[in-house]
Amino acid sequence: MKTNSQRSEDSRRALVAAARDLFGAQGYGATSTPAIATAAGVSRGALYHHFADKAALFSAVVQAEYSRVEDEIEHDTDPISDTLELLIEGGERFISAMNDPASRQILMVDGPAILGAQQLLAFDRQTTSGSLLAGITAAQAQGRLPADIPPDALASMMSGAYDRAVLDGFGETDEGRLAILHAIRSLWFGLSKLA
Amino acid sequence: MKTNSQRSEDSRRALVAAARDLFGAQGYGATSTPAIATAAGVSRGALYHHFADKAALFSAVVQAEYSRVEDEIEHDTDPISDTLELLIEGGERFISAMNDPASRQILMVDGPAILGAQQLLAFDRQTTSGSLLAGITAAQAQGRLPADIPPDALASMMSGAYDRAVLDGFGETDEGRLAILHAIRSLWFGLSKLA
DNA sequence: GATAAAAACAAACAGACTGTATGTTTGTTT
DNA sequence: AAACAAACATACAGTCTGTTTGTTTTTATC
Repeated sequence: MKTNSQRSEDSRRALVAAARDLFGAQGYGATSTPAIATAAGVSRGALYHHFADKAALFSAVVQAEYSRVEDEIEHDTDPISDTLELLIEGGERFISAMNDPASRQILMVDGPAILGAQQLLAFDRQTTSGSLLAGITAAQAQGRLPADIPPDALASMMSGAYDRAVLDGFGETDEGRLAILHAIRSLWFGLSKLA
Repeated sequence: MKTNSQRSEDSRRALVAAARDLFGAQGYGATSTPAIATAAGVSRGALYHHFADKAALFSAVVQAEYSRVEDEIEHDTDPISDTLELLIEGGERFISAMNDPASRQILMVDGPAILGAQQLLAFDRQTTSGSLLAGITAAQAQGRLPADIPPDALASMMSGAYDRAVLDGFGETDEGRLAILHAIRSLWFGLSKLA
């Protein structure tokens, strides 16, 4: 005899986990709610009891995936004083955290299409893009980056640059990672020369 | 009495035009083939006579849209000798060419999700991202950009940066456009300082 | 110029999926 | 233990996609 909230949480968890695997492997459109329910070991009724619709379940998956990525990025973060090096290190961590096709499919490919670019980018600003913005303003305050560049525009563009780099598969080979890292360093260092 | 190829081309054109409007306004998922056929003034049978499936029609729309954007970018292009200014100007033109929500929905939001990130990025490399790569290698050959940055990685990242800037809506207000333009100039100029 | 063939299109159909409505089981409260 | 509520399962209605079958219009051939 299980408690009710336990029962509920178990189902929810199983649904989100199963959905993450299927969405990540096949994409949102090719994944049916019957398939998700079966994989989670519950009925479709349970799915629609916990989530308003298929998109709401996907939204939960996205949130969980953002958390996972954020945790992985901030894991074992050694304190660096230099704001510029911190920005570079952050980019490096992001690339390696995104080295998972399922993650990319969910957050970068299907995310904007299903939840809308607006909503997903709002998510993004709360996590990865947000810390980028913080890093940029800090570096500007410290005089390591030119103060006349609007920090939100720069954060948006650099976030997009990172996203595209991993989507293009540069994060998958040692050679590709090296190329990206060099590009990242060059971009930030170049900007610092203008400060 | 019309010629057959005329009849065929008329239908095709009407289908692609109607599909572009609907896909661009409502997104791929929310647009049904009955709605497209009705808007185009033909039957669903005609749609499936000309296109293998809904995704194939969408692919035709994407191709047409890429052509449109490319034409708009290369329209009235005054010859600039300086490779760095050419890169900056190209970015500026891209931003203004993408100042259309329908275009963004089709090329940046639904495109990767429906056609697959791989296939769409291949399209991209043939057009916008491709000319970026050409500009970068030219600038490197001229010593205006550091030669040790892998040009394909840099082209990929800058292309992603531009995409994200317009997706985030910076291209919609004068203030936003100014911010982006400044960021673009700073990024390229910064890199040039490292050459 | 009549007729057979083919292309373009329309209509009807089958299968699948989403979301809802109804029913049943399991847990909670009094 | 009786009444209630939450969690879950099943059944159903509507819609969409892709296919098949049928019809019209053009093209080729005699």
